Amino acid sequence: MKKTIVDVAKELNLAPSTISKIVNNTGRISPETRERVLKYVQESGYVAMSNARILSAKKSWTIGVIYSDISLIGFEHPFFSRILQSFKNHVEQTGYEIVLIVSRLGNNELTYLEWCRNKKVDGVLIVMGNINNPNIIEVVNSTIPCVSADVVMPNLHSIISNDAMGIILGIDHALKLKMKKIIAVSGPLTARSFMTRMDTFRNYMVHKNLEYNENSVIIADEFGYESGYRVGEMIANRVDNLPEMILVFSDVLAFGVIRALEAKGIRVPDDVSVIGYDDIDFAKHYTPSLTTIHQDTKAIGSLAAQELLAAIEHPIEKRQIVKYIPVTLIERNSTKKI
Amino acid sequence: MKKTIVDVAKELNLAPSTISKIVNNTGRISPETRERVLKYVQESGYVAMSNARILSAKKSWTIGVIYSDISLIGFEHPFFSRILQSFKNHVEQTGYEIVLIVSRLGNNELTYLEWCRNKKVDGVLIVMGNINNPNIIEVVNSTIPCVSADVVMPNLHSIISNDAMGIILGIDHALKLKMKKIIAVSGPLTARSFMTRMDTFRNYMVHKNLEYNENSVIIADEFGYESGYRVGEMIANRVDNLPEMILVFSDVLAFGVIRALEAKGIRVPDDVSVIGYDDIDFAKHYTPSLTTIHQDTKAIGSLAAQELLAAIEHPIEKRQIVKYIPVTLIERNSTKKI
DNA sequence: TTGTACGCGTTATCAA
DNA sequence: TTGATAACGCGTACAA
Repeated sequence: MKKTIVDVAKELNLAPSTISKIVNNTGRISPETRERVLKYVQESGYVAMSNARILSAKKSWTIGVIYSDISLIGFEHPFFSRILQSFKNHVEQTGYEIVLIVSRLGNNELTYLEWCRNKKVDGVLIVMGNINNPNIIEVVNSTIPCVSADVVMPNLHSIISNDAMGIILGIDHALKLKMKKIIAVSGPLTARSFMTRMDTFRNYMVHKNLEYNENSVIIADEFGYESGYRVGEMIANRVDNLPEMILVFSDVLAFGVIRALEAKGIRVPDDVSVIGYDDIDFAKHYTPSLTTIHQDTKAIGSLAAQELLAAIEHPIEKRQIVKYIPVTLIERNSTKKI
Repeated sequence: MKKTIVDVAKELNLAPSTISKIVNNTGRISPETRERVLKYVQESGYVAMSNARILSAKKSWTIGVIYSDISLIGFEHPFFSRILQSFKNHVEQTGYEIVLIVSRLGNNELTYLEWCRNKKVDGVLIVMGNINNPNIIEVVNSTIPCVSADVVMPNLHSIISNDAMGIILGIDHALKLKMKKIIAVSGPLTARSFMTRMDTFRNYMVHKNLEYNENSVIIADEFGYESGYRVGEMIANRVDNLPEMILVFSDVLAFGVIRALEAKGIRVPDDVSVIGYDDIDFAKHYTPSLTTIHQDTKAIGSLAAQELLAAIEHPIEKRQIVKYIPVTLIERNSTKKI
């Protein structure tokens, strides 16, 4: 049978409160009893029952994670699941535990904030959230410390991948290869990251005095391979005006683009070079292996963890803070060699 | 400020226990008060604080998930994360919530079972567990209802993909294509599924009077693409005795095998056909797109959920039960057409 | 049908 | 330095 704090107290001829103080390192206790208790606790393997603990104290040692609005997809997302994993590893080091925030509790529909208060979560990590979701906005503007990865909105402290840097690396790489006819392929602009990449692309192209017009960017209508394929066909049809370099804002789209080009007899990288974005596992196994922008999911997750933990310890006034994590260009075989 | 059950009781001039009975549908209550209370609860959005609830009752409406021994990998696994997602969707319908079981609580190291008891989880789902992990064995043999996906061990109720069926489908497909020289490529035999596929392959080959000898199976030393590539090179070297069909027990290995064959000038599917296993996202985008055995992760997850929920409601004596989920063969372009 | 009283296991406050 | 006592919020016998 499980020992309670009362059992432990009895067996040591002490009061429960004394045990509690020692276990939680609070209050003044004589070194002797402290040691005696600690030793006993160690041996008997006593651990406070967390529900009782949470009920009585304020803290739950728990961090809520808003992972996805569309709960039907989720864990398998190559980018976000990595961030989450890294975040998890980091916070667990410090004794916290993560729980997935959902919008129901038993048979009740709750807002995210209600759920958080009900569970007394100490902080919230937001990944893959729609910034217009009132549920999320409510949490962000509450008193609960929040940090996000990849989501930027008012009053929110965010850790994001440096999207501008990725695009600049891409264009610079093209320039290094003496290419000047560069176009971009973006996913749907509902995602902030695609917006940023678009903007940077335009600005940097202009900045570098490269040709930029309405044909310089193509926006895919979806995120998947097939959508990329359709874009690739469009590009292939510009027979008299093929680009030398295509910057595609996601690897999966890039895969589609490449296949479509090849289907039309345009060789990659001989006729045109392609750079992807994300460096998903498969990028290195594609044919041709994909030159791409690698995002440092591990750093994003662990910095998010650090910052959230800090905010929990020392609550600060909420305001928008954005920290950028550098990306790197991984050169493979979808781009010409120098 | 958050309302408690006492607040609600006061405002309705009733006793807290009355409210509790109504909310939890227990005890006899007059229709009038029931309705009155329900209405008020609805409007005020009262929801019992879960920690207090769990502390007081036995149930936590929570299902623990043992997801991985190596916590450093995890969410992104294409096969298991899908099962988990499906499981999660299913149990959430019925008011349960999933939590990831870890082996620490605050600053204490706990066994899985201790953790479960501490949190009062109502049941446990095991995915990706090492069957020799004493931690897991302890949970399985405890009084807590358990169900596993893809893990088989004594006293455990398991839902698994029908591995034998996958192999039989593969061999039958080869036969349909009039191929008789069939070999198999397996991943490391540390995984039960690979073992089963191996055994089935041998038995069914013999059963069909097909040639089976020490060259009929090659076991890759790892799970990844590179490992598959090495196996592919080995196969390619058997110039005078190439197989007509290669059954590879994982898509990722198959990708490697195919590339290695091609590198040696052996064309797929013209010279040799390849069937993969798993039907991961990328299988359809590979070149050539991969004929493969599709595992029904959704069915596995949701059946696991059903069975676990049932076991929680009506605890049954623990014994080994294994239920199989059918697989299907998806025909693509890595195999000859008929 | 409703209400009273106690227990769940812990922490915090205050007194000794 | 230690202990008694009262919350924390809820469920549940049992009494009314």
